[in-house]
Amino acid sequence: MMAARASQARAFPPRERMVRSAAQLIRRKGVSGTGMREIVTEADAPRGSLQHYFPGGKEELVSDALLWMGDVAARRTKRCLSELESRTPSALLASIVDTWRRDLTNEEFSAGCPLVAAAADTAATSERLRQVLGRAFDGWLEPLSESLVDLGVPIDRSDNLAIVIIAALEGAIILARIRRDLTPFDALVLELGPLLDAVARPAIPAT
Amino acid sequence: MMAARASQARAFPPRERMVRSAAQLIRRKGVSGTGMREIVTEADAPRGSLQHYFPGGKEELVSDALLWMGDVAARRTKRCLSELESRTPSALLASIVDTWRRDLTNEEFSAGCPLVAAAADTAATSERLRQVLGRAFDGWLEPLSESLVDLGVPIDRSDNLAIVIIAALEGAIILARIRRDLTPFDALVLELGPLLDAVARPAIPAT
DNA sequence: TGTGAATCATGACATCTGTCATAGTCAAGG
DNA sequence: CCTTGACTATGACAGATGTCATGATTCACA
Repeated sequence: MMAARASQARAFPPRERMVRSAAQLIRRKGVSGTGMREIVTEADAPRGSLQHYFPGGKEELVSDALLWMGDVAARRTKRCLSELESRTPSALLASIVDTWRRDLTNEEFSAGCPLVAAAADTAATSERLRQVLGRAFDGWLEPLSESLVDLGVPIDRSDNLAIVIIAALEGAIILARIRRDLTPFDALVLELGPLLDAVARPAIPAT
Repeated sequence: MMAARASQARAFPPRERMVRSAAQLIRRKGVSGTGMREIVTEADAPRGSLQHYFPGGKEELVSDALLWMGDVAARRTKRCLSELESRTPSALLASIVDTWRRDLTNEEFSAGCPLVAAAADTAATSERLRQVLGRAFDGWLEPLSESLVDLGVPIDRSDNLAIVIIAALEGAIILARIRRDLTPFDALVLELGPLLDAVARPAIPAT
């Protein structure tokens, strides 16, 4: 009957499967558009485990999913930095953008960033989730800012530039999803990359 | 007993009140987090009018709300351009950002941009709403791009820069909402403004 | 082998969702 | 007056929501 086919491999313990499925569903339909029963089905997990693993209810599940996704983004950023061929900020930007480019392409623009989706419909609703989102974003901004410093960006501008990068990236994801094309990503790399490099290697005065 | 007090003044006809209320609620709780009954209550409108004014159901109401909001954003952009004291791209950026700064401050960070909220939880769900969102964003990008050209940005980069600006702005709104502070806006103006001005007035070679 | 905790299963709950059917009110026009 | 159309009012619908209560099972450890 294969009705409750899960998209997740059975490779992870049930609790983790639920968290991952929650994150994936939130990416597509937002928090309030995603039901607990749906998450359970998608994760191919027993419904009875919900109250066991997440006694705090939906808020706790969503909270875990967002923190997990923040971690993924942070690790992804660090990996992009370490695998950089040319050590310039614009290369880092291009690499980060590329990971999202691949995501959207593979998923045919059906899913965005869960942090944004959650921010859109819970920031005003749940104070706890708002704080969780803040932590998730901070855990993403911090390594990015440090990476920028690594690549020559002055410390007093790295935080601001990290914010601009993430903000523009999130916005580009939204636009790309709506238009179903990748030009927002191109625009971002094209216009923001040179700016970053100029900041990192400023004012080389003519000999 | 003033229970169903509407936040909207009775200044508009019922249909328009519903559209406006829908947009406001979507800004706070997303599309799937906002119920039709809630919209009706907030608009202080008769519930029976729903099927009369919006025979297409929720999708039609939401669609109208998004198109209306796209118009507001577009007009707002044009007004920012026309009221500019110093005719530079960075001044335009600062002016646009300021309008959102005021919005978030007035509403205590409880509401974001309805287009983003809708994109987050309906882009993958309703093809029609996805297209509506595309139109709404295009109607916003276009005047912005033209304004940039007006201010000296070369035509072959104005579209890309408009995309970057809107993407960064949307992202900054999200971040500001989550952090409950305005520093993302500051970062945006501070880092993106000079870039825009440099593009508009490029390479003034030293005498 | 026995015992208790961890995990899973199921059914029920009150409430809310979007939608529809039905009937009411009201004003303008013949 | 009477009809026609626009608008309003209300109740019901099937379904989905998150949560909980009550058990059954499974498994580790004494």
